[in-house]
Amino acid sequence: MSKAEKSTFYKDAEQLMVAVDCIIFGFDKDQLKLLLFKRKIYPFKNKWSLIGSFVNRKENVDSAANRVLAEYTGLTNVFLEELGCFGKYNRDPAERVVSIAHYALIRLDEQKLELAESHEAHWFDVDEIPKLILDHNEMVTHALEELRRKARYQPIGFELLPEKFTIPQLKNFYDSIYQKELDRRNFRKRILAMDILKKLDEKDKSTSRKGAFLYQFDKKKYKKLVAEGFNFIV
Amino acid sequence: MSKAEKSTFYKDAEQLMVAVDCIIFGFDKDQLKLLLFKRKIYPFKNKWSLIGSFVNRKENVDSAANRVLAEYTGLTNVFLEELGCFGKYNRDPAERVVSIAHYALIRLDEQKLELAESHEAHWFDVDEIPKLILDHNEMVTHALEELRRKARYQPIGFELLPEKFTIPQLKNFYDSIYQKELDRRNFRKRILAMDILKKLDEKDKSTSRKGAFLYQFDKKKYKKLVAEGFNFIV
DNA sequence: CCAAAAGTGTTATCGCTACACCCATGA
DNA sequence: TCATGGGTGTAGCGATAACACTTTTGG
Repeated sequence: MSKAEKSTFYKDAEQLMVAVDCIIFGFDKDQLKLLLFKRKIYPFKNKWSLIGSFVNRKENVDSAANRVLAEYTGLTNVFLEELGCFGKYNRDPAERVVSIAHYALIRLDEQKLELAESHEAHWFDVDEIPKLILDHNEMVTHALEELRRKARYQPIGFELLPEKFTIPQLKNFYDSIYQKELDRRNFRKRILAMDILKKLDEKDKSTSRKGAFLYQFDKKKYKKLVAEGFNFIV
Repeated sequence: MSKAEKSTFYKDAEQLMVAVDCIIFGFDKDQLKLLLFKRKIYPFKNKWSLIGSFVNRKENVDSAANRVLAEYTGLTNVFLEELGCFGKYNRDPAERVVSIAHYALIRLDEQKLELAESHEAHWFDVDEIPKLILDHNEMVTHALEELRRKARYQPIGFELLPEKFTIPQLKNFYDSIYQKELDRRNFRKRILAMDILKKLDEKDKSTSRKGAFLYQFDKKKYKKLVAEGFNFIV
């Protein structure tokens, strides 16, 4: 189909701009964090903002989200999912922009800090998010709710922790997500009962004299369980 | 901010078309159904399709979804939620169109049939969906998964059944959603234990000689329970 | 030797599942 | 009177929550 032909379809439809915005979560020392940066374009230049970009004509929406994520963190192949569409006609005073919000989970230790810094980015504790531009605070609120929901049914904790992690570390993550302290013993029992962790011979002694054994997430076993109809629930 | 000023922002961003498509569910006699119609515009004119529309510049995305729903069913104030963005750059061969899929739950008895018919619409059993245009079959698959997921945590059955319904009717809905037969006695116990149904003095005798008592969903009680942190689980 | 976190087992309770019988009624 | 779907109660089992003591080791 030639270009000339194409343009005859849908000719009464109005065109508008489509953007992606990314809520980027990280986890460090019992604390869930969010990556924000100072906007580089007008309006709202230099205000705190989520990272985002316009979607190009020849680019998938999810590709655009992956593109900005790579641009700001240097990471590819990270956990990145759609959060939802923010489509109020007047959400951006400058232009009509429909934004497809996405959220990402990344490992802080793998992130390229110099990239983030070159974009004037900063990691904020989730309970200390500043006022953001447009409807970005609303996006963050949605993303947090979705993260909590998701954490019940998928082992997303593993996306945020380092490759090797201890069970107390994992518990810290869930404690911070659910904003309450789970029972140590029951938590360990449940997690181990799922049989998706590989125990290593190493210990992490950074938080106690005794040290805690390191574990790795066993993706193969997890996928097998999911295929068999298994529900990860903490 | 004047129009002239506005156009100077984001001037390097490419514009594209944004559409909404609606997966409309109904329920009738133990059977989940879907409203489809014959597309009226080229390309794919006269092929089976979801209902949809382009989003206008001065219109919220969700307003557009509500607009088409009203246009095709005559209904307003129905359950309508976003399903997700379908944003592959080549999903429509005619033009670059990003579609925000929505799903709706409507009561078949309230629907204006003549409106649907004037649009050459037809109700299909969900297990007899024909081949649809573009990625619409994929949208339907997602919508069904979302419906099943949602049915666990929100009392959406009530959106699809008539105002007054019997418990066996409600059970039929869940049976058809989950594609297996729940236990009659346990189902009734669980539903009643939630204390969100008002028992009426009337009976529906259309399916048995004895007749089954009619109930109504008590939205106030339900909202109160949700506010107190209650999880509807069937 | 002691402080501080890691690791381990048992018991009681609750919720869910499975299951069988009676009821109301129109034909 | 009987066939058909509607309505009810209970016992057993499994999963979960609550809970206390031992282990390790650096300082």
